[in-house]
Parts: sequence; structure tokens; C-alpha cells
Amino acid sequence: MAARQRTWYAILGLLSWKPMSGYDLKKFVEVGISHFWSESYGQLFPTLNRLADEGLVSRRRDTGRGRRMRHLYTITPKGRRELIGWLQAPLQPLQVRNELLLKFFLSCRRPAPESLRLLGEYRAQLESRLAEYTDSEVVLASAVRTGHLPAEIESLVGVDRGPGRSVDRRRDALVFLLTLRHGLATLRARLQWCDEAEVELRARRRPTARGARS
Amino acid sequence: MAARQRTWYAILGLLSWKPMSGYDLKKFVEVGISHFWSESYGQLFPTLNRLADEGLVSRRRDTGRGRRMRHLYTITPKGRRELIGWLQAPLQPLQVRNELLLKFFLSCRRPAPESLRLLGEYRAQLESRLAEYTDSEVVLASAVRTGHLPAEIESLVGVDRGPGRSVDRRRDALVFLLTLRHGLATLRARLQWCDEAEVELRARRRPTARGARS
DNA sequence: TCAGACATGTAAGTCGTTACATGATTCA
DNA sequence: TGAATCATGTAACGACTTACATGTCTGA
Repeated sequence: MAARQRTWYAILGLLSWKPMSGYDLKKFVEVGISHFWSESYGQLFPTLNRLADEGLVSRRRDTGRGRRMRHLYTITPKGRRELIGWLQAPLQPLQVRNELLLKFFLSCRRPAPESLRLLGEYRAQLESRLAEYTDSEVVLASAVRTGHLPAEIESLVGVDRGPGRSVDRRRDALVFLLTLRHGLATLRARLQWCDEAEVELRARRRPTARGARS
Repeated sequence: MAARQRTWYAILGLLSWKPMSGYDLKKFVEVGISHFWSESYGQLFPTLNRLADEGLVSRRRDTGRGRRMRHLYTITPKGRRELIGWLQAPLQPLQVRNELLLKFFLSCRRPAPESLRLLGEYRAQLESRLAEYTDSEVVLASAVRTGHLPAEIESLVGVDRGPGRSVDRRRDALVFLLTLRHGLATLRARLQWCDEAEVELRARRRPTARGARS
């Protein structure tokens, strides 16, 4: 009854890009989409087995010359139908549990410097991510123009899959770029919020608190 | 070893506002901070019991006249120390799993209208939240100016706690407002992203796709 | 030869939700 | 009298992470 776990569809979806092993899938997530997704081996392998049991993916041994044996998983037509069904299903409103905001909220009755320190820490975290993302953005934006993907992405997207199914590398680059920009937009907005919040907190430092200095 | 669950500190923190029952805590979260936090009874009650066992909160029966018996939980000095320790500890970098972005990413090799439909659905979700938050913002902003909290918030923050410990309602209103604005800033940035993404997708509709119509 | 990447998996535990179960009080 | 709210809890399940366990191959 309950909707299948998201890992289920994440794997199905990544396999719709190209056949991969469990290890490949992990790498794809880490290298390509870690700014909005994560997978752990503890979910990955059991889920792959279940997907194979249900016929949504097929497993075959890949004994490439010289390389260690591995399992290559390929999405089946049934799996593809399942994936498409999910893609078209309504978005689950995500339940939010934001640790930073919880701390910020709870700090408000503590001395003001503590809230400000927290903001500073948050800002530093946001900024370091912003720096990373900005670098990637430059690379990806140029990939969208030239169709020449950066090596680490190129290795993810896979080779052409026969006539009429050629990989449109600009389009692929674009989707990487757009998901990244979602993150960028979010980061920038939150950095601005930090500025504003700091101003507000400083402005409100208990005007005429009884017993305060002076 | 592992840091204690966040529910642990969330409860401790809310009890630092004022003594509450399990039911009160649930209401506080739902009414006051649902835009960045959630708690379920299944976590709440067991955690309250464990907090009491460890002496971080104290439990007492509250048999107010006419009202059903309930347990009132009060944070202890030990609990307060624990809370402060957590507030000052480094922020955990949160692991991200964004279903919208996953779907968007995976839709990119599907027909363009599907990606656009997804964006539309996302936008609608963001907009409806924006409308809610905007309403609350008006109310809270005026509360910051006047010190007069809206009734549903007023009932959360509690009464004055003796001399020198009066509740600064403006400061309380401010923190509600600021956390809300964090959400607002995020929503607005993401709505803008939707606009941009839509433009990009429309612009890239496979210029001269072989075998496409006409 | 040794580090690092490749490769697959399991076990245990944590965190959390949902659904269930129960019952009192209040107010229309 | 019946619905809504107040009030507390448990059981079962689901999702996910971490740490562990094992072994190969490649290249410096």
C-alpha cells in the first residue's frame, strides 16, 4: 500500500540512463547528483535484489576482460513503466526538519551572541557550498553551450544507445546545470536571509533591558 | 557515541520555553513551528519517558480543576545544560534527498512536456505555501512592532516566569518571524528558479531533432 | 608492495511515521 | 447525544545509516 521507498525509484531512474552495477550507481550519485541525493550501500544492494526479483531490472554478469566480475543491472520494460508511473505521480509534500532553524529558534532566549554565532556558522557552511557550486556551474554552463561534458560527468551519462537514441549531451548538461542552479538559488537566498536576520537581531538587542550595563 | 536524536533536543528546547505536556508539545510544533519542524506521538512519548529517566526533565501530575489529568514536563538544570551543549555544538551538515529534483533530473530524457508539467506542479506547491507564509508574515511583523502576539502564538509562549525573567514578546515574535522569513526567502528563490528552468527547457526543445515531426 | 579504486554485500541499530487503542471533558 | 478537543500511549513497520566483512585489480 505505502508508496515504495524513494531509493527504489532513484535506482530505477538512474538505470534508465544506462545499465550500471551497484558500485556504479553509488558513484553516479556521489559524483553527479550529491547536491540533491544520496544513497548508501545498505539500501542499494538489497533494493537491487528486490528490483531484480520483481522483474523491474535484469541482472547479468559482466566479466569484462581483466576487470573483476560485477553485476550489471539493466532496467526492463516493466521497470520503465513503473518509473514513468512514479514520475507522473504527484509530488509528496516533504516533511521538514531543519536543524539550523530549530537551533536558531531555541537560541532566541539565550544571550544574543549565541544566536549571532549560530548565524555565522550557518553562513560559513552556506558560503563554502556556494563556492563549490559556483565552480561547477561555470563548467556545466560551458558544457551546455559546447556539448562537451566535463570528464567526470561524461563517464556517468553513457554512450550512444543505437540509431535514433543518441545521447543529447547538451540536454544532459542542461539538466545537471539546472538542478545545480536550484541549489545555488537556495543558497543565495539563505545567505541573504543571514544578513537580514543579523541586522534584526542586532537592532533588537533588548532596548533598555533592566539591569543591563549602564 | 552517536549524537542523540534530534527529537531529544527539540523536546528539551521546547520545554525550555515553558513546562508542557506531550500533547502541548505536539501542538506547539504544529501551530508554531510546523514550517521547519515536525514531531509524531510515536517519538514524543517514548522520548519524554527517556528524558525523565535520565533526569533531563521532571514529570509531575497536573490535576487542574476540571481538566483531565495530564503529565507536565519541566526541564531540569541538567537538561538545560545538555540543551545548551547541543545548541553550541557544530551544525550537522544535513543529508539531502530532494524528491522534486530527483524527478526533474530523471524526467530530462522524457518528452519535454513532462518536465514542464513537473515544474508546474512544483510551482503550484511553492505558491500555495508562499500564500500561507505571506499571511503569517503580516501578522508576525506587526507583532514584532506592537509586542501583541497573535492568539495562537500567545498561547504557546507562556506566561512570565517571575521577576527578572519576564517574557519579551517582541523578541519571541521576532524569532518566529525570522524563521518564517527563512522559509519565505527559500520559496521565493525556488519560484524564480522555476521560471528560469522553464525558459531554459523551452529554449532547448531539441533544435533539429532527427526524425521529429516535419 | 602497498595504497587506492573496484566490487559486493550483511548486521545492527537509529530514526521516524502510521495506525491503532483508549478514554475524559466540553460544548453545541 | 454526539462531535471535537484534550490526553496518553503502543505496535508494527518502513527507511535509512554505519560499521563491519571480504576480496580483487591496477598502477605508482
